[in-house]
Amino acid sequence: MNTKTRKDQIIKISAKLFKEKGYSAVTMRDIAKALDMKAASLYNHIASKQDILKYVIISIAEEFTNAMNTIHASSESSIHKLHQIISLHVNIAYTNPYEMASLNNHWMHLEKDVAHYLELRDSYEDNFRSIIKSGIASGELSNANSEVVLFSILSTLRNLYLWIPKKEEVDPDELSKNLSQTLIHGIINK
Amino acid sequence: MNTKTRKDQIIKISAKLFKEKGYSAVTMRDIAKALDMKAASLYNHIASKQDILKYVIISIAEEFTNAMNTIHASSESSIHKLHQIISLHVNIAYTNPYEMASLNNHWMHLEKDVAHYLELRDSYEDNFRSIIKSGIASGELSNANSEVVLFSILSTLRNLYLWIPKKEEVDPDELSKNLSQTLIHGIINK
DNA sequence: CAAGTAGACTAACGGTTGTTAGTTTTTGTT
DNA sequence: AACAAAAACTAACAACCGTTAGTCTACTTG
Repeated sequence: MNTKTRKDQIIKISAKLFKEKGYSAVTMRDIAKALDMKAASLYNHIASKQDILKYVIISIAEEFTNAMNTIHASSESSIHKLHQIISLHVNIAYTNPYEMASLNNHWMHLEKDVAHYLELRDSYEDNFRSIIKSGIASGELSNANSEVVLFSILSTLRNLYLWIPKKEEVDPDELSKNLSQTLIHGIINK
Repeated sequence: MNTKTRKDQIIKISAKLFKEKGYSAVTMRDIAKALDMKAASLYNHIASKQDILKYVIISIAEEFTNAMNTIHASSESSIHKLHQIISLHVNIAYTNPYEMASLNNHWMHLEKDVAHYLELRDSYEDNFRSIIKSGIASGELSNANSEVVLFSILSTLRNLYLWIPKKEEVDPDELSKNLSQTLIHGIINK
Protein backbone atom coordinates (compact mmCIF):
# COMPACT_ATOMS: atom_id res chain seq x y z
CA MET A 1 0.00 0.00 0.00
CA ASN A 2 2.89 2.31 0.77
CA THR A 3 4.60 1.69 -2.58
CA LYS A 4 2.96 2.87 -5.75
CA THR A 5 -0.32 1.32 -6.77
CA ARG A 6 -0.75 0.08 -10.32
CA LYS A 7 -2.93 3.09 -11.09
CA ASP A 8 -0.12 5.39 -9.96
CA GLN A 9 2.31 3.51 -12.18
CA ILE A 10 0.00 3.90 -15.16
CA ILE A 11 -0.37 7.63 -14.58
CA LYS A 12 3.36 8.16 -14.08
CA ILE A 13 4.49 6.24 -17.16
CA SER A 14 1.73 7.82 -19.24
CA ALA A 15 2.90 11.31 -18.30
CA LYS A 16 6.39 10.39 -19.43
CA LEU A 17 5.16 9.05 -22.76
CA PHE A 18 2.86 12.05 -23.25
CA LYS A 19 5.83 14.36 -22.86
CA GLU A 20 7.91 12.45 -25.40
CA LYS A 21 5.29 12.01 -28.14
CA GLY A 22 2.24 14.07 -27.25
CA TYR A 23 -1.06 12.79 -25.89
CA SER A 24 -2.62 11.73 -29.19
CA ALA A 25 0.44 9.87 -30.45
CA VAL A 26 0.58 7.66 -27.36
CA THR A 27 -1.61 4.58 -27.64
CA MET A 28 -3.05 2.46 -24.88
CA ARG A 29 -0.84 -0.32 -26.22
CA ASP A 30 2.22 1.93 -25.80
CA ILE A 31 1.33 2.57 -22.17
CA ALA A 32 0.66 -1.10 -21.52
CA LYS A 33 3.91 -2.21 -23.14
CA ALA A 34 5.89 0.23 -20.98
CA LEU A 35 4.44 -1.56 -17.96
CA ASP A 36 4.89 -5.02 -19.50
CA MET A 37 1.18 -5.74 -19.71
CA LYS A 38 -1.67 -5.79 -22.24
CA ALA A 39 -3.76 -2.76 -23.14
CA ALA A 40 -7.04 -4.32 -22.03
CA SER A 41 -5.65 -4.83 -18.53
CA LEU A 42 -5.25 -1.08 -18.08
CA TYR A 43 -9.01 -0.83 -17.83
CA ASN A 44 -8.98 -2.66 -14.50
CA HIS A 45 -7.40 0.50 -13.07
CA ILE A 46 -8.54 3.48 -15.13
CA ALA A 47 -11.72 4.30 -16.99
CA SER A 48 -10.30 5.65 -20.25
CA LYS A 49 -7.30 7.27 -21.90
CA GLN A 50 -8.74 10.69 -21.17
CA ASP A 51 -9.14 9.64 -17.56
CA ILE A 52 -5.36 9.13 -17.37
CA LEU A 53 -4.74 12.60 -18.75
CA LYS A 54 -7.14 14.04 -16.20
CA TYR A 55 -5.22 12.45 -13.33
CA VAL A 56 -1.91 13.69 -14.78
CA ILE A 57 -3.04 17.29 -15.19
CA ILE A 58 -5.67 18.17 -12.61
CA SER A 59 -3.77 17.15 -9.49
CA ILE A 60 -0.83 19.37 -10.42
CA ALA A 61 -3.04 22.23 -11.55
CA GLU A 62 -4.79 22.16 -8.18
CA GLU A 63 -1.46 22.08 -6.40
CA PHE A 64 -0.38 25.24 -8.23
CA THR A 65 -3.65 27.02 -7.63
CA ASN A 66 -3.78 26.16 -3.93
CA ALA A 67 -0.19 27.21 -3.33
CA MET A 68 -0.80 30.46 -5.20
CA ASN A 69 -3.87 31.17 -3.06
CA THR A 70 -1.74 30.81 0.07
CA ILE A 71 1.03 33.02 -1.28
CA HIS A 72 -1.41 35.67 -2.48
CA ALA A 73 -3.22 35.79 0.85
CA SER A 74 -0.09 36.26 2.93
CA SER A 75 1.07 39.65 4.21
CA GLU A 76 4.60 39.44 2.82
CA SER A 77 6.07 41.93 0.38
CA SER A 78 5.45 41.52 -3.36
CA ILE A 79 9.11 40.69 -3.94
CA HIS A 80 8.99 38.00 -1.31
CA LYS A 81 5.85 36.56 -2.91
CA LEU A 82 7.63 36.44 -6.27
CA HIS A 83 10.45 34.51 -4.65
CA GLN A 84 7.92 32.07 -3.26
CA ILE A 85 6.28 31.63 -6.66
CA ILE A 86 9.65 30.93 -8.29
CA SER A 87 10.47 28.33 -5.65
CA LEU A 88 7.05 26.75 -6.11
CA HIS A 89 7.61 26.28 -9.83
CA VAL A 90 11.15 25.03 -9.41
CA ASN A 91 10.13 22.45 -6.83
CA ILE A 92 7.16 21.14 -8.81
CA ALA A 93 9.17 21.04 -12.02
CA TYR A 94 11.86 19.04 -10.22
CA THR A 95 9.45 16.44 -8.91
CA ASN A 96 7.01 16.34 -11.85
CA PRO A 97 8.78 17.24 -15.10
CA TYR A 98 6.67 14.88 -17.22
CA GLU A 99 3.36 16.01 -15.80
CA MET A 100 4.30 19.62 -16.53
CA ALA A 101 4.43 18.85 -20.24
CA SER A 102 0.79 17.74 -20.20
CA LEU A 103 -0.22 20.67 -18.02
CA ASN A 104 1.30 23.09 -20.52
CA ASN A 105 0.65 21.42 -23.84
CA HIS A 106 -1.97 18.67 -23.70
CA TRP A 107 -4.77 20.18 -21.64
CA MET A 108 -6.95 20.74 -24.72
CA HIS A 109 -7.51 16.98 -24.87
CA LEU A 110 -9.21 17.01 -21.47
CA GLU A 111 -12.50 17.67 -23.33
CA LYS A 112 -15.10 17.46 -20.56
CA ASP A 113 -12.64 18.74 -17.93
CA VAL A 114 -11.08 21.52 -19.97
CA ALA A 115 -13.35 24.10 -18.33
CA HIS A 116 -12.19 23.04 -14.89
CA TYR A 117 -8.58 23.29 -15.99
CA LEU A 118 -9.12 26.78 -17.41
CA GLU A 119 -10.74 27.93 -14.16
CA LEU A 120 -7.71 26.77 -12.21
CA ARG A 121 -5.33 28.42 -14.66
CA ASP A 122 -7.23 31.69 -14.74
CA SER A 123 -7.42 31.81 -10.96
CA TYR A 124 -3.68 31.23 -10.79
CA GLU A 125 -2.91 33.95 -13.32
CA ASP A 126 -5.29 36.43 -11.70
CA ASN A 127 -3.52 36.06 -8.38
CA PHE A 128 -0.13 36.35 -10.05
CA ARG A 129 -1.22 39.52 -11.88
CA SER A 130 -2.57 40.96 -8.66
CA ILE A 131 0.77 40.43 -6.90
CA ILE A 132 2.64 42.18 -9.70
CA LYS A 133 0.25 45.12 -9.78
CA SER A 134 0.46 45.51 -6.01
CA GLY A 135 4.24 45.58 -6.27
CA ILE A 136 4.10 48.30 -8.90
CA ALA A 137 1.54 50.31 -6.91
CA SER A 138 3.62 50.12 -3.72
CA GLY A 139 6.80 51.12 -5.56
CA GLU A 140 8.59 47.82 -4.97
CA LEU A 141 8.55 47.07 -8.69
CA SER A 142 9.35 49.47 -11.50
CA ASN A 143 6.46 50.92 -13.46
CA ALA A 144 6.63 48.45 -16.35
CA ASN A 145 3.82 46.90 -18.39
CA SER A 146 2.39 44.43 -15.89
CA GLU A 147 1.15 42.06 -18.60
CA VAL A 148 4.61 41.82 -20.13
CA VAL A 149 6.12 41.18 -16.71
CA LEU A 150 3.54 38.51 -15.94
CA PHE A 151 4.02 36.87 -19.31
CA SER A 152 7.80 36.78 -19.24
CA ILE A 153 8.10 35.38 -15.71
CA LEU A 154 5.36 32.84 -16.29
CA SER A 155 6.86 31.72 -19.60
CA THR A 156 10.18 31.05 -17.94
CA LEU A 157 8.68 29.19 -15.00
CA ARG A 158 6.36 27.11 -17.16
CA ASN A 159 9.25 25.95 -19.31
CA LEU A 160 11.42 24.77 -16.44
CA TYR A 161 10.27 21.19 -17.02
CA LEU A 162 12.16 21.20 -20.34
CA TRP A 163 15.36 22.38 -18.84
CA ILE A 164 15.64 20.78 -15.43
CA PRO A 165 16.06 17.15 -16.60
CA LYS A 166 19.16 18.18 -18.58
CA LYS A 167 20.93 19.87 -15.67
CA GLU A 168 20.64 17.42 -12.82
CA GLU A 169 23.80 18.59 -11.13
CA VAL A 170 22.13 21.85 -10.06
CA ASP A 171 20.10 21.76 -6.87
CA PRO A 172 16.65 23.35 -6.63
CA ASP A 173 17.57 26.03 -4.08
CA GLU A 174 20.46 27.31 -6.14
CA LEU A 175 18.35 27.34 -9.29
CA SER A 176 15.63 29.28 -7.48
CA LYS A 177 18.19 31.81 -6.35
CA ASN A 178 19.64 32.22 -9.84
CA LEU A 179 16.21 32.53 -11.41
CA SER A 180 15.11 35.13 -8.86
CA GLN A 181 18.25 37.14 -9.56
CA THR A 182 17.75 37.02 -13.33
CA LEU A 183 13.99 37.56 -13.41
CA ILE A 184 13.77 40.24 -10.73
CA HIS A 185 17.05 42.15 -11.02
CA GLY A 186 17.66 41.67 -14.73
CA ILE A 187 20.88 40.79 -16.46
CA ILE A 188 22.51 44.15 -17.08
CA ASN A 189 25.58 45.16 -15.11
CA LYS A 190 24.90 48.32 -13.16
CA MET B 1 -1.50 33.47 -60.72
CA ASN B 2 -2.61 34.19 -57.20
CA THR B 3 -0.13 35.11 -54.49
CA LYS B 4 -0.84 32.03 -52.38
CA THR B 5 -0.60 28.63 -54.01
CA ARG B 6 -2.77 25.74 -52.86
CA LYS B 7 0.28 24.20 -51.24
CA ASP B 8 0.80 27.37 -49.20
CA GLN B 9 -2.82 27.25 -48.12
CA ILE B 10 -2.46 23.65 -46.99
CA ILE B 11 0.66 24.44 -44.99
CA LYS B 12 -0.88 27.52 -43.39
CA ILE B 13 -4.14 25.90 -42.34
CA SER B 14 -2.29 22.80 -41.14
CA ALA B 15 -0.08 24.90 -38.88
CA LYS B 16 -3.18 26.45 -37.36
CA LEU B 17 -4.78 23.07 -36.74
CA PHE B 18 -1.52 21.63 -35.37
CA LYS B 19 -1.41 24.44 -32.83
CA GLU B 20 -4.98 23.84 -31.70
CA LYS B 21 -4.90 20.06 -31.37
CA GLY B 22 -1.34 18.86 -31.81
CA TYR B 23 0.17 17.19 -34.86
CA SER B 24 -1.04 13.65 -34.20
CA ALA B 25 -4.61 14.65 -33.40
CA VAL B 26 -5.04 16.44 -36.73
CA THR B 27 -6.10 14.12 -39.54
CA MET B 28 -5.68 14.60 -43.26
CA ARG B 29 -9.47 14.75 -43.40
CA ASP B 30 -9.43 17.64 -40.88
CA ILE B 31 -7.00 19.57 -43.02
CA ALA B 32 -9.00 18.88 -46.17
CA LYS B 33 -12.28 19.90 -44.54
CA ALA B 34 -10.79 23.22 -43.43
CA LEU B 35 -10.03 23.93 -47.09
CA ASP B 36 -13.39 22.59 -48.29
CA MET B 37 -11.90 19.70 -50.20
CA LYS B 38 -11.33 15.93 -49.86
CA ALA B 39 -8.34 14.35 -48.14
CA ALA B 40 -7.13 12.51 -51.24
CA SER B 41 -6.88 15.80 -53.13
CA LEU B 42 -4.23 17.04 -50.70
CA TYR B 43 -1.81 14.59 -52.26
CA ASN B 44 -1.82 16.54 -55.51
CA HIS B 45 0.15 19.19 -53.60
CA ILE B 46 2.09 17.51 -50.81
CA ALA B 47 3.75 14.12 -50.46
CA SER B 48 2.58 13.17 -46.97
CA LYS B 49 1.37 14.49 -43.62
CA GLN B 50 4.93 14.55 -42.36
CA ASP B 51 5.87 16.53 -45.43
CA ILE B 52 3.44 19.26 -44.34
CA LEU B 53 5.00 19.39 -40.89
CA LYS B 54 8.44 19.66 -42.47
CA TYR B 55 7.38 22.70 -44.50
CA VAL B 56 5.80 24.28 -41.41
CA ILE B 57 8.85 23.85 -39.20
CA ILE B 58 12.02 23.88 -41.28
CA SER B 59 11.47 27.18 -43.10
CA ILE B 60 10.99 29.05 -39.82
CA ALA B 61 13.83 27.22 -38.10
CA GLU B 62 16.14 28.24 -40.94
CA GLU B 63 14.92 31.82 -40.73
CA PHE B 64 15.82 31.92 -37.03
CA THR B 65 19.20 30.33 -37.53
CA ASN B 66 20.14 32.56 -40.44
CA ALA B 67 19.10 35.72 -38.62
CA MET B 68 21.00 34.63 -35.54
CA ASN B 69 24.13 34.02 -37.62
CA THR B 70 23.93 37.57 -38.91
CA ILE B 71 23.39 39.02 -35.45
CA HIS B 72 26.18 36.96 -33.93
CA ALA B 73 28.65 37.95 -36.64
CA SER B 74 28.05 41.68 -36.30
CA SER B 75 30.32 43.97 -34.32
CA GLU B 76 27.60 45.52 -32.18
CA SER B 77 27.56 45.37 -28.38
CA SER B 78 26.09 42.34 -26.64
CA ILE B 79 23.20 44.40 -25.32
CA HIS B 80 22.43 45.60 -28.83
CA LYS B 81 22.51 42.03 -30.10
CA LEU B 82 20.05 41.01 -27.39
CA HIS B 83 17.72 43.76 -28.53
CA GLN B 84 17.97 42.44 -32.07
CA ILE B 85 17.22 38.88 -30.95
CA ILE B 86 14.16 40.07 -29.05
CA SER B 87 12.89 41.96 -32.10
CA LEU B 88 13.53 38.93 -34.28
CA HIS B 89 11.36 36.72 -32.08
CA VAL B 90 8.62 39.31 -31.74
CA ASN B 91 8.39 39.84 -35.48
CA ILE B 92 8.34 36.15 -36.36
CA ALA B 93 5.82 35.41 -33.62
CA TYR B 94 3.59 38.16 -34.98
CA THR B 95 3.63 36.85 -38.54
CA ASN B 96 3.76 33.11 -37.78
CA PRO B 97 2.11 32.34 -34.45
CA TYR B 98 0.76 28.97 -35.59
CA GLU B 99 4.03 27.77 -37.07
CA MET B 100 5.77 28.61 -33.80
CA ALA B 101 3.65 26.03 -32.00
CA SER B 102 4.94 23.27 -34.26
CA LEU B 103 8.49 24.57 -34.04
CA ASN B 104 8.35 24.40 -30.24
CA ASN B 105 6.19 21.38 -29.60
CA HIS B 106 5.77 19.10 -32.61
CA TRP B 107 9.28 18.78 -34.01
CA MET B 108 9.66 15.25 -32.63
CA HIS B 109 7.23 14.07 -35.31
CA LEU B 110 9.59 15.16 -38.08
CA GLU B 111 11.18 11.68 -37.86
CA LYS B 112 13.65 11.67 -40.76
CA ASP B 113 14.22 15.43 -40.48
CA VAL B 114 14.50 15.66 -36.73
CA ALA B 115 18.30 15.62 -36.93
CA HIS B 116 18.28 18.61 -39.27
CA TYR B 117 15.95 20.46 -36.94
CA LEU B 118 18.17 19.75 -33.94
CA GLU B 119 21.23 20.99 -35.81
CA LEU B 120 19.47 24.27 -36.55
CA ARG B 121 18.29 24.62 -32.96
CA ASP B 122 21.69 23.80 -31.48
CA SER B 123 23.41 26.26 -33.79
CA TYR B 124 20.93 28.94 -32.76
CA GLU B 125 21.40 28.26 -29.06
CA ASP B 126 25.19 28.11 -29.34
CA ASN B 127 25.26 31.56 -30.91
CA PHE B 128 22.87 32.89 -28.29
CA ARG B 129 24.98 31.46 -25.48
CA SER B 130 28.10 32.94 -27.03
CA ILE B 131 26.55 36.40 -27.10
CA ILE B 132 25.58 36.17 -23.43
CA LYS B 133 29.01 34.93 -22.38
CA SER B 134 30.70 37.71 -24.34
CA GLY B 135 28.49 40.24 -22.59
CA ILE B 136 29.45 38.86 -19.19
CA ALA B 137 33.14 38.77 -20.10
CA SER B 138 33.11 42.35 -21.32
CA GLY B 139 31.26 43.55 -18.23
CA GLU B 140 28.15 44.63 -20.12
CA LEU B 141 26.12 41.95 -18.36
CA SER B 142 26.24 41.08 -14.67
CA ASN B 143 28.11 37.95 -13.66
CA ALA B 144 25.08 35.67 -13.48
CA ASN B 145 24.74 32.01 -14.42
CA SER B 146 24.81 32.22 -18.22
CA GLU B 147 22.73 29.06 -18.68
CA VAL B 148 19.97 30.45 -16.48
CA VAL B 149 20.05 33.73 -18.39
CA LEU B 150 19.90 31.92 -21.74
CA PHE B 151 17.09 29.69 -20.59
CA SER B 152 14.91 32.42 -19.13
CA ILE B 153 15.17 34.76 -22.13
CA LEU B 154 14.69 31.94 -24.60
CA SER B 155 11.69 30.59 -22.72
CA THR B 156 9.99 33.95 -22.82
CA LEU B 157 10.71 34.53 -26.50
CA ARG B 158 9.67 31.01 -27.53
CA ASN B 159 6.33 31.42 -25.80
CA LEU B 160 5.40 34.70 -27.49
CA TYR B 161 3.27 32.82 -29.99
CA LEU B 162 0.86 31.91 -27.20
CA TRP B 163 0.49 35.44 -25.99
CA ILE B 164 0.57 37.65 -29.06
CA PRO B 165 -2.73 36.50 -30.63
CA LYS B 166 -4.54 37.54 -27.43
CA LYS B 167 -3.16 41.09 -27.36
CA GLU B 168 -3.58 42.35 -30.89
CA GLU B 169 -3.85 45.95 -29.83
CA VAL B 170 -0.15 46.12 -28.97
CA ASP B 171 2.23 46.82 -31.83
CA PRO B 172 5.43 44.81 -32.33
CA ASP B 173 7.85 47.66 -31.71
CA GLU B 174 6.29 48.59 -28.41
CA LEU B 175 6.21 44.95 -27.31
CA SER B 176 9.89 44.57 -28.23
CA LYS B 177 10.70 47.62 -26.16
CA ASN B 178 8.75 46.40 -23.15
CA LEU B 179 10.28 42.94 -23.38
CA SER B 180 13.81 44.35 -23.63
CA GLN B 181 13.17 46.48 -20.56
CA THR B 182 11.82 43.57 -18.53
CA LEU B 183 14.32 40.92 -19.65
CA ILE B 184 17.44 43.06 -19.57
CA HIS B 185 16.83 45.55 -16.78
CA GLY B 186 14.63 43.40 -14.56
CA ILE B 187 11.46 44.37 -12.79
CA ILE B 188 12.69 45.73 -9.47
CA ASN B 189 12.48 49.44 -8.73
CA LYS B 190 15.94 50.82 -8.08
C1' DC C 1 -10.86 23.87 -81.44
C1' DA C 2 -8.02 20.04 -79.96
C1' DA C 3 -5.25 18.28 -76.54
C1' DG C 4 -2.74 18.04 -72.49
C1' DT C 5 -2.55 18.73 -67.72
C1' DA C 6 -3.45 20.30 -62.98
C1' DG C 7 -6.39 19.37 -59.60
C1' DA C 8 -10.57 17.83 -57.97
C1' DC C 9 -13.31 13.59 -57.12
C1' DT C 10 -14.99 8.42 -55.41
C1' DA C 11 -13.74 4.19 -53.61
C1' DA C 12 -11.10 1.39 -51.16
C1' DC C 13 -6.82 -0.71 -49.01
C1' DG C 14 -4.42 -2.53 -44.92
C1' DG C 15 -3.32 -1.17 -40.54
C1' DT C 16 -4.23 0.98 -36.02
C1' DT C 17 -7.21 3.01 -32.60
C1' DG C 18 -9.79 2.96 -27.90
C1' DT C 19 -12.58 -0.03 -25.82
C1' DT C 20 -15.55 -4.17 -24.45
C1' DA C 21 -16.72 -9.03 -23.41
C1' DG C 22 -15.64 -13.09 -21.59
C1' DT C 23 -12.17 -16.04 -19.38
C1' DT C 24 -8.22 -17.42 -16.72
C1' DT C 25 -4.71 -16.58 -13.34
C1' DT C 26 -2.92 -14.53 -9.17
C1' DT C 27 -3.48 -12.76 -4.67
C1' DG C 28 -5.10 -12.32 -0.03
C1' DT C 29 -8.14 -13.90 3.75
C1' DT C 30 -10.27 -17.27 6.52
C1' DA D 1 -7.47 -25.84 1.54
C1' DA D 2 -11.27 -23.09 0.00
C1' DC D 3 -12.93 -19.17 -1.97
C1' DA D 4 -13.82 -14.37 -3.28
C1' DA D 5 -11.80 -10.45 -5.24
C1' DA D 6 -8.38 -8.26 -7.98
C1' DA D 7 -6.03 -8.17 -12.01
C1' DA D 8 -4.18 -10.32 -15.74
C1' DC D 9 -5.24 -12.48 -20.28
C1' DT D 10 -7.25 -13.49 -25.48
C1' DA D 11 -10.19 -12.09 -28.98
C1' DA D 12 -12.68 -9.03 -31.24
C1' DC D 13 -15.49 -4.82 -32.42
C1' DA D 14 -16.53 -0.70 -35.07
C1' DA D 15 -14.44 3.42 -36.19
C1' DC D 16 -10.81 5.86 -38.00
C1' DC D 17 -6.09 6.48 -39.90
C1' DG D 18 -2.76 7.83 -43.95
C1' DT D 19 -2.44 6.78 -48.39
C1' DT D 20 -3.16 4.86 -53.25
C1' DA D 21 -5.55 3.89 -57.62
C1' DG D 22 -8.36 5.22 -60.99
C1' DT D 23 -11.56 8.60 -62.92
C1' DC D 24 -13.61 12.92 -64.17
C1' DT D 25 -13.53 17.88 -65.08
C1' DA D 26 -12.12 22.44 -66.01
C1' DC D 27 -8.61 25.39 -67.50
C1' DT D 28 -4.44 26.58 -70.21
C1' DT D 29 -1.91 26.46 -74.37
C1' DG D 30 -0.76 25.69 -79.13
